[in-house]
Order: sequence, then structure tokens, then C-alpha cells
Amino acid sequence: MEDDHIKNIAALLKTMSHPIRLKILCLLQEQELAVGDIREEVQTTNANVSQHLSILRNQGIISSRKDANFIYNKIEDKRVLDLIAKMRDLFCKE
Amino acid sequence: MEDDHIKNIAALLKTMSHPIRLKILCLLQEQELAVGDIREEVQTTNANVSQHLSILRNQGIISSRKDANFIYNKIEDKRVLDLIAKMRDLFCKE
DNA sequence: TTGGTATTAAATTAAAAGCTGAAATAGCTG
DNA sequence: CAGCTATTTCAGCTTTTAATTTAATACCAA
Repeated sequence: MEDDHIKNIAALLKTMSHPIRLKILCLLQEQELAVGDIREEVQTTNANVSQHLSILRNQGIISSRKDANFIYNKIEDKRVLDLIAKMRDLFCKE
Repeated sequence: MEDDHIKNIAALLKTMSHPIRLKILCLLQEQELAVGDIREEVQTTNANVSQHLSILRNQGIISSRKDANFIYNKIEDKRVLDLIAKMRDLFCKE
């Protein structure tokens, strides 16, 4: 694997390696969600969720759409879904 | 996915998310290597490689065997090999 | 045992990441 | 417009991580 790929993948893993962000990605597997919805699932503040979402957005992993004063987030990079599926497959047995 | 699994996977990803450590794992896919061998591939110091190896060892990802004054490292958790293969498949196209 | 090589350990410093609370923005609704 | 809700942004603070340097350990070979 070339160094450039390694650098990119390492950056992606770093983005995914925070428990809150990983959980957000898991939640978004099935549905679009707004910040408030997510805050209910992950025990933290709105501002914190918002910050994590913007990190995910900057990586291009998720995208957002605005509706009234809600902002709905969904997974943009479908490869991440594949990757999460694989991880579940490998590490969630038992 | 349960919170415990998320926590564990996040910790694994975090360990893998440093470019040097990810590269070390890629190098170890094919063969056992000593610290000095790795230092030649990754541009840094011996001590730095050693530190990264010990992080990987503490996570249980790699294991070591001593032969004279070399310490050979190899991947212990085979699931990590699977995961890397998947990532290569998803993110190294082009 | 002396010297050389390979590796680890400990300590220091610098940089990055994470969380919080408060202020700012944007869009509804009455 | 005034007030309310959802979200983002910012500043400050604490914690974590990374790299470097230096010292220590272990093994071999002359």
C-alpha cells in the first residue's frame, strides 16, 4: 500500500476512532438524524455533538440538509457503511 | 451495535489511526520484522518505532518473539488483517 | 570482561484533541 | 416584530498524544 493511501486511511480511522463519532455513524446507518436526535442517544451536550458532526462533515463522511431549523445529517461516503459492516462482522461476534 | 462494542472498536481504530502504526501493520501483513527493519521503511527513529510497537502490543494486535538481540514482531489478531484487506479494497482503488 | 548492536524505558516538551458554557446565527410562529 | 427553538461558533481550560533525548537493559562476540 502506498504512503499516500496510508495517510488518507489513517486520517479516516482517526476521525472514526472517537466513541461518540463512531456511535453517530452507527446511528446514521439506518436514518437521517438531526443534532437533537443524536444528543438524546449519546450522552453529551448539543455543542459537543455539533462539533463532532462538523469533524465528520469536514472529512466528507457525512452531509447535511437543512429543513426549517433542523439540520438533518446522513452518511455521504458509502464506503464507510461497508467498513462499519465489516467491523461489526469481525468484532461483534458473541 | 452496543456501546461496549463501540468503545472497543473505537479503541482499536484509534490504535490503528496513526500513519506510522498503520504502515507497520501493513508491513507485518507479509512477514515478521524487527524494530530496525521497520525503521528503514518508516522514516523515524528506533525509539519512536519501539514506542509505536509497544502501543500495538498493548492492544493485543501484534506479538513479539526474541531471537538473539533482535525482537521480531508479527500480527497476532488476524481480524486486523481482514480489516486492512477490506480497507485496501474500499479505499485504494485508482 | 570489554565493546558493539538492538531494543526498551523514562522524562521532557510541544502539539493536538476534547469538553463546556456563553454568545451568535438562522428560521420558525404567534 | 418579539420570542422561541435548533444549531453553530468561539474562547478557555484540561487531557491526551507524539516525538525527542538520554539512560538503561540484554545479548553476542572477540
